[in-house]
Amino acid sequence: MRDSELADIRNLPLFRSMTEQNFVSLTRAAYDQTFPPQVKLIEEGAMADFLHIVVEGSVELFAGWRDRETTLAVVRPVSTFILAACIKDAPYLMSARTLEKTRIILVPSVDLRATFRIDPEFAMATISELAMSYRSVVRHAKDLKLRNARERLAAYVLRQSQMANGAVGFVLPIEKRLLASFLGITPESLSRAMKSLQEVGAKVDGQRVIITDRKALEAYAQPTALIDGPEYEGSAGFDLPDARAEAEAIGL
Amino acid sequence: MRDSELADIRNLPLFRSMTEQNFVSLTRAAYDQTFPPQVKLIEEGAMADFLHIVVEGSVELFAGWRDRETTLAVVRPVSTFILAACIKDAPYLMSARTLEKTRIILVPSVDLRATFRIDPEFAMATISELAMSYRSVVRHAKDLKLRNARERLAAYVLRQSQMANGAVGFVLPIEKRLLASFLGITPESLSRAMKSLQEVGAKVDGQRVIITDRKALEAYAQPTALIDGPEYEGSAGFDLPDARAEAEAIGL
DNA sequence: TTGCATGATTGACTTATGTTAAGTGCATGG
DNA sequence: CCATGCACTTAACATAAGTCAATCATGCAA
Repeated sequence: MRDSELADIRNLPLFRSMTEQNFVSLTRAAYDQTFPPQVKLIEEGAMADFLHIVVEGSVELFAGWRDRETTLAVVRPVSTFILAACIKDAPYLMSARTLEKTRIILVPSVDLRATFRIDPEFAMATISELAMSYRSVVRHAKDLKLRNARERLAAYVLRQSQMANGAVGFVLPIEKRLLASFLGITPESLSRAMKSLQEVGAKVDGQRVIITDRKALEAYAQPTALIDGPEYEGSAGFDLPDARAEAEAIGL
Repeated sequence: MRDSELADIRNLPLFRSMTEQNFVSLTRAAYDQTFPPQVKLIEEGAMADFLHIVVEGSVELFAGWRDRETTLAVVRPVSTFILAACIKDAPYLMSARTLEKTRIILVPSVDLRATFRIDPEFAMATISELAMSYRSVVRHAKDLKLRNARERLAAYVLRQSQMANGAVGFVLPIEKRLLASFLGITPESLSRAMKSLQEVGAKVDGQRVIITDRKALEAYAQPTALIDGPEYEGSAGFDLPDARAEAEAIGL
């Protein structure tokens, strides 16, 4: 494992406060691996043998039932995922696949469980991480149950804008079919919802989103911290990655 | 606080393994209170000052947005709720109201946080509890995103039957409007969905549910552990309470 | 370059679910 | 006892979202 990666991992809220000794032994037990795009890393139902940490690339967390599939999150560097399954020593509830060439650190969950037994600071960090993840999924459930498709999309656009420091324009960080699946709708519905956003203050052109009337969009989406975040520290959060702000789009 | 209650609480997975001393000091800081039906215990957005433990009665956890409301869980004795908000010292994401006359133990979240810093066993139990809660909400999200209303209802019926030791008949443990809200639909839709279940092996008559053709119902609902549980230890799980099995209904 | 695969869009249509508005039945309290 | 309220049901209708199919755009490979 490279030093720069180690430093990045060490800096995650989950690992930041543990003793150096425990961090070293935990990461020594770990190994890293690089995967091509579209490789299934985890099959839901399998036993949770490893905590995963994305250090390069991106990973989709999804779940299936019968012939249906839904995206639950897209994870970007540097973040951990499927912590809860590792802790409970239980089957994964989600599958994971790489979206691009991706580098993953794998920490055996047995070492993980051993470590927070002996390192109180790590235990505290784990508690904090899990509480955050929990709240994140609760927000997702509220979003799904309280808003319709267009409202969810509008709120998503405002969230992305927020994360891009309030930028008026940004580029969608993921494919639209993934966004649709995350929002719980079909790509066709997303397409239509995007067009209809023009009536309430946002325009989508290809990958580019531009907020044409923030007041109107906010009046429509009624964003609230109790559904839309803010999301906290960079890990297993139940959300999609930040949009990169579009320099050109600012000031439109 | 009564001794029998203390014993019940002590027996919860969350408190079972901590030292007696810490348990005593934690519960000494706590107090209990009895509320009439339909009292709002928690307002979402408020700061999480207390961990709540239901020892008698029942509590609905719900959330609102604009003029809409949705039920996220119904909690029955003896269980804790809103642990995550207490840990993060953050605003509640859900509101809570009593459904009937209800007795609640309130543990100041500041004492809670102090305690798992000094009691590793309690920290471990908290980790386990949070991981379980997290998985529970993930299941709920999967249920919502992967199944339609009728499938969710069918799966719910099978889950309840399972919890009633595979009973063929049981009584709905909550009002239908609550069940509808939990399933993410209107009461009218639930009514129709219930009638239409007859075609796939279940009949609803008032509060009574009878599985007329389990094979058919299972073929339709396709229950899976990765969505439908089993739910684990009796706490903050994201589900509705067990149905009581109906003795008379068995064998129909 | 051409050809192909994949994602995105669009339109016509179907279906699921919500809405509105009566009703029914049951429980509760005067 | 009746009257009121509330949960639940039912029906007619409206709307949101899914489905299917065709088309377009884009990027990549031959």
